[in-house]
Amino acid sequence: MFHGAEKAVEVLLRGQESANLLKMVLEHQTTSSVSIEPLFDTVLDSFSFTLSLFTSPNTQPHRDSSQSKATPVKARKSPKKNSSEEECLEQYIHDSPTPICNDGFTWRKYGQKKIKASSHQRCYYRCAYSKDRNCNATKRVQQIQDSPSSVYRTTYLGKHVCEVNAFSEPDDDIANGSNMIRFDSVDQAMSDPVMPQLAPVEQQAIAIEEDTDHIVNLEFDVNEFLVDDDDELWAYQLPP
DNA sequence: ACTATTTGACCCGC
DNA sequence: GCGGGTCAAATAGT
Repeated sequence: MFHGAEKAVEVLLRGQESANLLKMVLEHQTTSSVSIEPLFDTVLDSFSFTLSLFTSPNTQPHRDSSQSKATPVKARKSPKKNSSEEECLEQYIHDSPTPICNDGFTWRKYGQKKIKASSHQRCYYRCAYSKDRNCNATKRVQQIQDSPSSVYRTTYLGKHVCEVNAFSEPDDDIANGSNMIRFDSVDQAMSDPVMPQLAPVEQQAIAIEEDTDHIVNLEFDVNEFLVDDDDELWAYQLPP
């Protein structure tokens, strides 16, 4: 493979994931409070970046700076949490008929637990770079529904501080010894080995939780971990 | 041999 | 004491 192909694949996978999420958001517009523009941007960025590899290496990814970025929608938290906790703890919930395999981050499983209120186990992942880059982002994946169609709930906790380097040059990763974890090795235990394709719309059921009373509307809070705050643009953006 | 995953133990808040 | 989250030794995979 040519130089950068692996990165391009990752970006394309991310774009594909965004397209899937965009479809879901569009399908459930009535229950989603998330702007779709950032999702479009994400998809377009993936194309732009990949094309740039074949054309000019200086081509910048699509990004209309005049556009306002979507304000991240934070998931509801327990009212018992104080404000300082609310500021530092970010939580995003996403339901999908298949576990999210390519959310652009590298995860390492560190636990699995049987949840009392559910017949399915909950899997715990933390950022693979948690030690190297002091990234405290974690996610939990749990099947919350299996009939009539399966629904997996992915809850993202914490903020990635490793994003800028997530798609860094392979040499960089070698240099800091953090490239030992393959991207696709983490989620295989939870999902099909093949890339998730666009799921049938009828399978994309909106899960109304029986065991979580604080989640009223399903909010596709995908923008935050796809297009983060202003200082955390796409991970493939070159560092200054 | 090395790394990722598994899984029971442990910790902690309620 | 219970339930959920994390740790870490054992195990599996390469």
